[in-house]
Amino acid sequence: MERIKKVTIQDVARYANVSVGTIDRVIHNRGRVSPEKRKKVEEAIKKLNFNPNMLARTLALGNQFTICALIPSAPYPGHYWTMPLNGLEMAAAQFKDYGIITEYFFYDLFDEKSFTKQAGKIAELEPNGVVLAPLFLEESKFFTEKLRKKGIPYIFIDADIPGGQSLSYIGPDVKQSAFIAGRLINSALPEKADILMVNMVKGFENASALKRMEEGFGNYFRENGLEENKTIHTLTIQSTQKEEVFRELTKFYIKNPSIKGAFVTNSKAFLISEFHRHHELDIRIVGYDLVPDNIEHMKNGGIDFIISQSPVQQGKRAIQILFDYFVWKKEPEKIQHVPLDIIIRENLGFYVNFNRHFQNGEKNNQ
Amino acid sequence: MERIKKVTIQDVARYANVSVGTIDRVIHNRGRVSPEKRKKVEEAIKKLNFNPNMLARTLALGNQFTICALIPSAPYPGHYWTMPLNGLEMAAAQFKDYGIITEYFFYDLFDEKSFTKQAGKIAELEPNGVVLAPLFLEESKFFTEKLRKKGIPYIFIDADIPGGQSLSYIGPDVKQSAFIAGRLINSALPEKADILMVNMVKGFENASALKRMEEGFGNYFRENGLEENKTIHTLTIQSTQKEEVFRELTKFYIKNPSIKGAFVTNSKAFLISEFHRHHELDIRIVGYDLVPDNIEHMKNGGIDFIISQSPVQQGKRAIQILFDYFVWKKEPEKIQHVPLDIIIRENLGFYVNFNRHFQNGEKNNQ
DNA sequence: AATTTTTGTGTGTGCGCCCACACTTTTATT
DNA sequence: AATAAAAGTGTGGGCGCACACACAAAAATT
Repeated sequence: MERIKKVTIQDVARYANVSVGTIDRVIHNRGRVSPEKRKKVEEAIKKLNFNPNMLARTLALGNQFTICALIPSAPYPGHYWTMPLNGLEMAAAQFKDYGIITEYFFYDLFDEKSFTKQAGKIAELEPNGVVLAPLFLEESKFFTEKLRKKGIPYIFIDADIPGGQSLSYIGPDVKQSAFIAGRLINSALPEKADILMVNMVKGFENASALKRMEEGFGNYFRENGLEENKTIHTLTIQSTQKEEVFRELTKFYIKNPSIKGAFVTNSKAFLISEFHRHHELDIRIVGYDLVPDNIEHMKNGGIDFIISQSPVQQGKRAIQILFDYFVWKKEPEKIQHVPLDIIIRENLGFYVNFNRHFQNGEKNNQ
Repeated sequence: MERIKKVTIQDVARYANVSVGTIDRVIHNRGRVSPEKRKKVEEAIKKLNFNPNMLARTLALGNQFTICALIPSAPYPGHYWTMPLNGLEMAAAQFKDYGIITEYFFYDLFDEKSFTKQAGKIAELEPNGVVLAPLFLEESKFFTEKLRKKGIPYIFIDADIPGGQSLSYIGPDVKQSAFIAGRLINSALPEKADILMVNMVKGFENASALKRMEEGFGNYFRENGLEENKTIHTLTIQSTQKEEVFRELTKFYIKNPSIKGAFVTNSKAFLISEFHRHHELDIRIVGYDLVPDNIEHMKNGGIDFIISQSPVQQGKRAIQILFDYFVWKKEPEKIQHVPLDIIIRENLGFYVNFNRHFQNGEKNNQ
């Protein structure tokens, strides 16, 4: 196919009978150009449909933007937090040449102090932007306040702090996701059934999120007039350790043998599933996140539904937003809920495969 | 944050005590460099962790890659085919500066001749790559053969031609999607029910796909021992016109009043839903694609499940693959099935919203 | 031993853009 | 009217890389 001549700043200059310097001044309107020439240039730009080559611009400017990401470390391969990280890395690779430098800081999912420590490091570095998963409420508030004082924009992923003044929040609408969970578990249960909502928490990580989930989950049954037939029990376990969880579950199920469905509010549904299998309990499960253990239990039939909150997408999107913000000066939407994918055994394979392809597809660009 | 000095070819040259020309020769290994220096350079590259700035490279090379996309035109805003187009445009904008030039050719969804005509135009242009939706089997085969002779790689989106020697296929696994449809419709039906699978076709567009769908749909019921309770009827209507469809449906439903669920194999589920509503039939529906009419009918409760095959993603991915192929010389995976999103009323909003955000987010880069 | 050929190496120019600087012309100030 | 200040405009160097070319050194050919 014949070459298409790109219109350059030179072309515009020639067409408008001025020098490239003038064109430049018009483009970035930094004054020092007479009204007539300005008009001429603007016309030329429109006429020739000129738009600047961002590669050249970036190269010439040579400015850098550093982004620090503060997320939980993944204790083992395939852990949930490998996925947002993956998304971050993919996007980072994509934008590397544009001067985006991404640095990762990991904190212990169960250790507020590690969060604070890593946050401190970031504050010291004074990057151009921050992406963080604000799982510890107080610590995150403290951190973001510091960032605000320094004028550093930050993006929440995975969990939101309402009123947290972030540049944007990218993650699930937890209330709605619980609503969906209600819909799903209900579809798998008989007319009359008791349902358990299991929370496993260590510390005060996400109390408000849990509250919103309870609300959303309950709403489904309320709004559909199912309250009489479906009773919801809530069990909060202060641990994610198998032994501890099993102990609590045993205690609970002995007292409540009528449970027919369980909604697990974190990515540990496989633990509950394992318990059910072990004790030959026929209880439907809806849980979160496509982590290996959950995938395994879904294949075996122990978990019926998984709600996946596009974890890879979250990471990618966060970087993309900061890139747009830095390079194109584009204000992002404040809240960007990600798609909530409903995974069942039958479409499980696609998500797993596609994500794999996708990852291979976009990294290595270095 | 302190500036991070990028390592350039100059740095490597200095470190290895050679000129940039030599570095260049090593990088592109075009010979003319003594073994000792080569080793030195390679060491320096590794030591300094040098990797070339693609912006600069692209700028220097100034090479262009033209991609032609051949897809159906969208008869109205919001039509299914606006979505892959959207994806194509988004990716095209993203890679524009890298010398990727994308041109679009639209054909009439119901007119093989228009396909052939547009295909002919593309063949004449001799682009570097082609993205096509091969909805007309024979015509597509003819076209791709021509492309192969010219050595032009092509990618199928939305529909595959098995053995079609494409660089890659990006789209749904139709058999599996029908399997999922079986799963979904079954979950909404009582123990015993008759089910209708409705095909609407004009001509011979996708006969093999329909066959695979029938297979996949049936498989769900076979594999789960549901054959005794669920009878599947198939109705193929040679039109997508409302009047014609309604006439055929009337005829069918009078003969088969026991139908409780319908699987619509294209994006026209809203038509069936409209018929049901009009005649006050209580029949569950599972259909394809998040087109406005379907969304409307899902909101009203006429459609129960929509399977969405990531149409935007398909377009994006196609361009991305060709970009990787041209610029990074990366061989893509031959088959890349997209996620099959299961949409119900409760998560509908997210898909609609997120896609909107997403689109705004990545275009405008020009 | 003189020559051609091959191999090895460095230099310079350009891709499209930004920006600092030099220079000229106009306007404001005394 | 002479001088200072401001406004208007063009030129040149550089971002990091690829590639053509000039040239030197070594190897192969007479």
